[in-house]
Amino acid sequence: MSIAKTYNPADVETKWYQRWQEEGFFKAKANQLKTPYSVVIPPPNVTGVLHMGHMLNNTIQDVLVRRARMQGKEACWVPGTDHASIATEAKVVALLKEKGIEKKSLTREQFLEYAWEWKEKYGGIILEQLKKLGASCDWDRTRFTMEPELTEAVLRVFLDLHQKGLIYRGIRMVNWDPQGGTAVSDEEVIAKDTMAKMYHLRYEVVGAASSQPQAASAAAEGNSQNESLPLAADRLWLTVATSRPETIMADVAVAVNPNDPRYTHLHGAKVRIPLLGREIPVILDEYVSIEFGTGALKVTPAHDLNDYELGLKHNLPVIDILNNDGSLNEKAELYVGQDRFAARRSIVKDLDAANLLDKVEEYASVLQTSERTGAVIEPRLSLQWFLKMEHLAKPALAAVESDEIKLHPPKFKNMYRAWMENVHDWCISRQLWWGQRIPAYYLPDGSYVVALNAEEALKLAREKSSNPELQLTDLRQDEDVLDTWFSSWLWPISVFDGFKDPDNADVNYFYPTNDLVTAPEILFFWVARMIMAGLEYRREVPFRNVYLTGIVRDDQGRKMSKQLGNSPDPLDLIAQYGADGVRTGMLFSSPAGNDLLYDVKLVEQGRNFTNKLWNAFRLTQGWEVDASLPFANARAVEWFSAKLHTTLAELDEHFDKFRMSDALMTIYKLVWDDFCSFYLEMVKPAYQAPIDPETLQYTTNFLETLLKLLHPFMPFITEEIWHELAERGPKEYVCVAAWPKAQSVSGGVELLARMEKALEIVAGVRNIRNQKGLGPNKPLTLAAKTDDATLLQDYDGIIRKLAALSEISLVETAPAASVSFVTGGTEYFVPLEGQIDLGAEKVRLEKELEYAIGFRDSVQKKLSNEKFVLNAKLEVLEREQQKLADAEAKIATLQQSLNSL
RNA sequence: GGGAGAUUAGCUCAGCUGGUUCAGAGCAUCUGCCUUACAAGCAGAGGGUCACUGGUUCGAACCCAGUAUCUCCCACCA
Repeated sequence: MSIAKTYNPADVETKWYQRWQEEGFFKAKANQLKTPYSVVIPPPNVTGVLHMGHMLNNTIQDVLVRRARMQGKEACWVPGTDHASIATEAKVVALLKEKGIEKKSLTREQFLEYAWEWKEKYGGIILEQLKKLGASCDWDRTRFTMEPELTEAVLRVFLDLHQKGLIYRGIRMVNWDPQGGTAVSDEEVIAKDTMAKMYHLRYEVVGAASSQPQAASAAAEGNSQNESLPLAADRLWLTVATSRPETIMADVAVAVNPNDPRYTHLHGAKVRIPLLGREIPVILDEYVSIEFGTGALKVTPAHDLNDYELGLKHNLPVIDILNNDGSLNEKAELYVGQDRFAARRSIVKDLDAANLLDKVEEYASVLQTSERTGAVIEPRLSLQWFLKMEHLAKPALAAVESDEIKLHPPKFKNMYRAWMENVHDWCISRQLWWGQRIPAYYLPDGSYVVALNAEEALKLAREKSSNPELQLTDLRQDEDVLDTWFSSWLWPISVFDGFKDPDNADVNYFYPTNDLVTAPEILFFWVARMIMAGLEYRREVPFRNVYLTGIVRDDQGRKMSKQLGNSPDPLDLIAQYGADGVRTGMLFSSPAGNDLLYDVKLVEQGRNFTNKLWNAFRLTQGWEVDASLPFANARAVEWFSAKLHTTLAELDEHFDKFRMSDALMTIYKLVWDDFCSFYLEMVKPAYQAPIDPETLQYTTNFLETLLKLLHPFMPFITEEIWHELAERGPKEYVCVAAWPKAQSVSGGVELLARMEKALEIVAGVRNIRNQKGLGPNKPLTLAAKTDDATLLQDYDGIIRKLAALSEISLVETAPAASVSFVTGGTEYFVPLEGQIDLGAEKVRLEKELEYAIGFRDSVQKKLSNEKFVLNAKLEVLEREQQKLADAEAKIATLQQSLNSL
């Protein structure tokens, strides 16, 4: 039989994924005999394609799920996709545009037809890609947030919250995305620091309460520039600073602080809006800050939240001068039809020409932009649907505060708390078509009813209006759809049909889920709201642990993005390095919450690791067994067994604390260093020599255990080797093999310590070989001056084999012409007659001696410090005394060696 | 503007409630090896005043205060 020298992933990955599916290993169902373990996937956008972030996120989920499955739990990983209302609609609009079709020219039904067609064609590609990664989802459970059942769940929840009085409809200041043509929630707004311009505009004062010249000069003092400008001397002006001059047409007042001495003469006055000439009152409010700008604030209730509140307080009208797309409407009177930014340029020019622009200043400001479209957000008064959050937030905060839900890493707890404590009502309506339409139906009189469907609505409407003649055609359904997150916040319940059938076996068994793996960006959008929904609808948190991944960045620390083109194609990577290599590569350096600086070297390292494992397997396959041979490797076997079980305990601890990178690294070192570099080298028979049956059996068992430990990280190669290693029955896959349990090995600690000593001797000899330029196989002998002869006896075979020694002997004094090294208080000699430079050797020893003396002195000093002896714990004291004794011994041997040279 | 976290070898990170390591790991680097499992490899080595300044303590990377730099979150001063 010949086995390829390098592991070839392409050959085996498709095969095993298919077999696992055929065997139904990923399928989960309520089973009272087993402990449930469930995870719901953060549903990717239905039209999305796999990117590096998904790779990281889903690898982590798969590791958790596969391990749970091996632990004998009923592991259930529910996959699915999100309809991603605004993102998908934007894509469909863009696609139609390419075809020359404008969204405006379509009816709602026509548009949705296109959208569904597109979803059917391209939707779910991402799920197929996840299979390439090895994701062990229960594909029979695949859900889509806009499928009929989940839509029904959304509508039921809407009805319920509305009935509870938590959902209301009202005119509020919302974040308007002019490009998307919809309102968005507070969380969908991103603040960007920018340099903005502050325009100082002149408003002419009319009807001032007191138009005494003194008052005029007082105002002039406040605005020194007025003096130098050729303004009509008989008129009084008020300068107002604004960053948005195009909104002056929507002004309804100018506000000043009543305590501002510069403006007392204007109390009760009116001013004229520049260019427009409309008169508006000067109002007084302490909200206006005296220091900022000119101390005079234009009040534009339709386009600024603060102004809106001022307007309410002072009973001012609202003039909305913007269209949905951000252009000015006829109420503006000027610049009608121009985009807000074009209008700004126009008005600045015109104001300047009219000498109404006092000055323009640069200042640092924040720009609110839309997360989705990037457009500058317009605060806008509009009629929307809202969900009151206070009632939902309280228990959701408590659940995290009490650690009923643990966030990993815990630093996110602070973030979560801050958000929850300041949460605003959630604007849940969107002026889009792709999504769940708000189930509110308007009666001819303008009132509305909320119902699951039109028929129900009609019934309610007839009752409400006491008009039994009312027809379906008299009702008009709300045009808006719900925010995407209004469906995804129900995900952990709705995927188990927990709304349709709240007491079904599935939801009772799998809910609450165990772990959630997601990105910190959506902690508020999604995680927080799922906790709210879970508590509101099942009185139970939706999950116990939230593992927050980092962002995948390139080697320069930039976020990976399509625009930058700095993201490798995950499928190419898998094709090139194998899914196992990519998975381990991504997990090598990504502790929870830390960004992953992606470097192809990581994936190479992962690939190399698969190859290392492959070759360990190859080695064992090449061995011939001679049944008559006695067991020759008891020492090696007992040691590796002890090592394995100690490591197993460490591993479980890492997993339990969600330290995935540490868990992987622990196995990596166990396999590479302990198993390959040491164990296999110890038991490996000489070239073409046979192996004894017992050693082979142990070795195979060890390898099987390692395969199990590796399986969650590297599912494909482990399954392949697992089946190559032995004949397996129909259900005997490593995929469902029992996760090894850590056992305490009697005397294990001592076994490990003794082997460590033996290996130090090996390293000492190898080091001499390197230093002296001797080949790895040149026969050498070793002489030891030791009291612990049993160590050398017990490990004689191992030391000789690994250090390539022909003989180890005990001596009283240093043999002539030998190089020495000291380890564990014992001195070892490698006789190298005629091959060493005695002078250099002497210098080396003297240097070592000097260091040892310095070390001894420092320990002595510590021990002669009364305060230390008085205060230090007994163990610490003993440790120091031991150090002193060791140092003394080392000094003595070094001196003897020097003498013998 | 408010808050949180970080600063340990060239890089990415461990280092639990101060005392077996005042320093670990992987990668990278250097040296020597194609030693029939693996050059995607083997053996060995070098490399850090634990950001800075003070303080507490017999003793601090670890506790306290301040300084600097970075990252993230939140925020309605035009």
